[in-house]
Amino acid sequence: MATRRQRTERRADALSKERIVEAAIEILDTDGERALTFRALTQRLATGPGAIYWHVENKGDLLAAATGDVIARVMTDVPEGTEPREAIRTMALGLFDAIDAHPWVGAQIAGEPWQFAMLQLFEGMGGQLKALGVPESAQFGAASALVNYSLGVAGQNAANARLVEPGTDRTAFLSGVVDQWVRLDPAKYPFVHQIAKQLVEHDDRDQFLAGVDLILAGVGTLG
Amino acid sequence: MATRRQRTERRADALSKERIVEAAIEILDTDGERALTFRALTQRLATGPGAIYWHVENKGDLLAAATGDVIARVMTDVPEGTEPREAIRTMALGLFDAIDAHPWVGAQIAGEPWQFAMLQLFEGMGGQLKALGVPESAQFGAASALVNYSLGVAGQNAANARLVEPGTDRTAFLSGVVDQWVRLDPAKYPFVHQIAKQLVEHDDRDQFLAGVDLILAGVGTLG
DNA sequence: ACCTGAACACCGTTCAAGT
DNA sequence: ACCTGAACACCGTTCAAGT
Repeated sequence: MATRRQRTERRADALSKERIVEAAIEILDTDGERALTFRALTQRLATGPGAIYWHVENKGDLLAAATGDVIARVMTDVPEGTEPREAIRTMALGLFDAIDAHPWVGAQIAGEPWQFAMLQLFEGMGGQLKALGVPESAQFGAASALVNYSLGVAGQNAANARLVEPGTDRTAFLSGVVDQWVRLDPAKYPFVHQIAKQLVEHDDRDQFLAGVDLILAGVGTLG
Repeated sequence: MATRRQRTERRADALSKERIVEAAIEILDTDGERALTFRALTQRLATGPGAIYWHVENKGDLLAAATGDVIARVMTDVPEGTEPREAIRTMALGLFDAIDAHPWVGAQIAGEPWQFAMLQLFEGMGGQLKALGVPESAQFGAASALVNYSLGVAGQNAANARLVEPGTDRTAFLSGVVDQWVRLDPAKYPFVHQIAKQLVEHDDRDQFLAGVDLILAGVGTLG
């Protein structure tokens, strides 16, 4: 009797949606989006495609689940009592870091619906805006601005990550971009020339946060 | 002699990268991203895949060219003498409308590098920020915020467009989303409940512009 | 209920052959 | 120089058959 298994208990190597999603995330992180195929997945899980399809609707479902998993981890509660502006920065930065670590999430965001993750972002941002004293009529718009800005940066980060070869040095890559920029006609592209130097030195994270602060400063003028 | 053709002259039905990109855009606009295959393209252009590959590097190249084409049209010059703030609004709205009309561009943005189109956006936004009197040290960050925000909205619009069936009514779709939202625990998601009503009524374009204004207001506090 | 794996339909891409 | 179209390697997905 003591050794009787519960109904929900499974063999340790039993398949499950969680194990499949976990394996998918590993493949995506280590070998990139193109490497995630059902053949790679069947090999890693030592099974056939049919077994995977028993747990997962299709590839889109799998990708959505993987994206949801990563985003869910970001939305860990900000410590109680954190100042609203700081709480917003923390959440935004969490999103930034998560997509920096898993660039495929950034690409996925523009492609598939977010649904729940999106909703959590709105709830998190919106609650803090309320605490900040932003007028109710402006809260939706302000939350939307913060979320969309963060997603825009995420998408571009993902695009850049895909552009550079996995091994490439970041500075070397940016230098190459700048080389192209300065070759342009300065009369037609004065601003691009001006920011060319800053491009190599700038910190993506800092600039992202500066953008969040810019939106928050704009929100401050509404009060 | 009078009938002698110039070297660069071609038969009217001759293939060219422009004609291929044009056909690709038509397929993307009318039938969506999934419909753009080399078979669909060869059929429409009455040729073989090899002919297309003579003019185009690969599918990524084709998609990038199509995206570039659409974005280039957006960056039509804003009338000389337009007030800077208004010029920024016009450019941002042009981007919004273009991606509203060609949702696949929004998805493409997060995926492939923009390169030239991106650069044009920065140049356009940056020049106006300079005219606005934004301190030089803040111009890069402000331009980046405006561009990334616009791209974020674009990406989400594209995702939503892909989510709804081509024929679906917008209001009906949003009502469905709201139905799901209000089913959530109000104690855990008070903000989502609060904005649920606004979601159905709100105008995407207006809200996008409001976000641009929010960033511009933030920029105004820097002066 | 869950897994196996052969098979199907389709895709991007190549290439020898033509003009 | 440019085009043709058969062929290749690979992919997501299905399904009859097993346990």
